[in-house]
Amino acid sequence: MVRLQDIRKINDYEWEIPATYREDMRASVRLFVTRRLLEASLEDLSLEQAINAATLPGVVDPVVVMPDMHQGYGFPIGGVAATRVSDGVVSPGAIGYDINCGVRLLASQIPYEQAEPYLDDLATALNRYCPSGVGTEGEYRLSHEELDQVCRLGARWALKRGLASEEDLRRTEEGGCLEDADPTRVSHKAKERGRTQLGTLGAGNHFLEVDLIEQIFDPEAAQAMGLQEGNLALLIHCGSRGFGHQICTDYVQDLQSAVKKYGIRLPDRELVCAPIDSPEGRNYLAAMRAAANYAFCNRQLLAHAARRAFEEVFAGKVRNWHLHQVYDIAHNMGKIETHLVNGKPLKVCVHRKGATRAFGPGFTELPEEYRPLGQPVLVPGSMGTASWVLIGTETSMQRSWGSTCHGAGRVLSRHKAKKEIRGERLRDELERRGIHVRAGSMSGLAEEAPQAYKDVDEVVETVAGAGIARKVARLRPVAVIKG
DNA sequence: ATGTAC
Repeated sequence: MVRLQDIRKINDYEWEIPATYREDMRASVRLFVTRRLLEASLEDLSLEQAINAATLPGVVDPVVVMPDMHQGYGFPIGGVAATRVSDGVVSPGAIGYDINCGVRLLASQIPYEQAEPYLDDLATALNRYCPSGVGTEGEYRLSHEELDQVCRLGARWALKRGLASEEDLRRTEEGGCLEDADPTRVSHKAKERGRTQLGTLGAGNHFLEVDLIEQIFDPEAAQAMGLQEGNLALLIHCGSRGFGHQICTDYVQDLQSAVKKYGIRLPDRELVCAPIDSPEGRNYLAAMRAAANYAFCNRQLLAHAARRAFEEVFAGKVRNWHLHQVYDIAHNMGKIETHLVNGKPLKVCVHRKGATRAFGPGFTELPEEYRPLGQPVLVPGSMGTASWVLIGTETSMQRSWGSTCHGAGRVLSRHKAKKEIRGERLRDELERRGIHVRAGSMSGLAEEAPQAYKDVDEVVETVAGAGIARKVARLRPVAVIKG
């Protein structure tokens, strides 16, 4: 296990495990943590996993971990690793099983006071329009040909069907559609799972949350995003469902032969990978992008369903019930990006697993209205605690591969949480605090209890203190829908 | 996260 004395303090929010810590490391590990969060992270294998990632072929200094880090499959959730496109590898475990798990935020002009009497009806309607739970099927039953179109078009598939607006797409990472997605690199089994699950929420930590915009920290950015104190907003946290999960499973299996073929030495089998510039690596990236596009489309369809719920509940009761898109951003993704390394541009594959892209001001990738400010970052908290809107900075480009945190981060395993927490009690407590809850299962609710997570405010203070994101708004949940 | 085990 890594010990505290092996970790060098740079400042109150930034620490380092030098590349000399273990002889197989090719890069250092940079940690964005307070001492308290660092001590918490010594309890699991997340730092060992970050050190392992620092041995990957072509990895560029440094591997980064965020304050919400915890142990994952082969690679920490809350980790970022950039590998050179020229001679580096891509690793499915460093992107995650839920490919393009991400968050979408929609904002309204509905004042909380006006909405309050209808919130229980709203929770019921959202729960009815957005199917949730493990293995749940939705209203979109796609043929394999149609699913292939979703893989290629992402959220643009929804636009063609009148289920999205141009503004929705413009305010989505990559316009909701990654290029070079190739459904022919996706297994039949993945497609069978995916074709009935489009437009569903899933389970685990995926949720819909109705929030009160409680406090604005950056009025200029908040105004550009249409966020006004006292109004309602809707947060959607979801990914690529069984489709992305099956694709990751398939490639974790497939790429084992590539590890052998290219003679890659790995400290952990779970870091299975292939050269980016190889048939195996290209196939995985093409399939990963298909899953990413599926997830963009999925969140779009959930947003559309949520708008129907808002209309049903609020039409004729409040003046303007429209939900406008603020942004949609992934936190489990591999992206080919150009970053300045030692003053020179370098093309890298940035693996972000439980880490959110947080581009600073000036990037052409951002919609025009956000370009002078930086990219919106959406940070869902644990159930019943705050969620946050942040914005990317110059510092995040220089220090963390244009990335920041993604959420609260687990402290209790699912198993432990289920053992220690009663779902029914938690639901009653949340309801007492004025949060309307709809949950598919009480054990599932217990797994996602706030006690199972770190304090999201502390995580946000850390990234803000380190300068790798700036606070824009704090959101307080008033209704939660979970699988 | 996940048809929570092929």
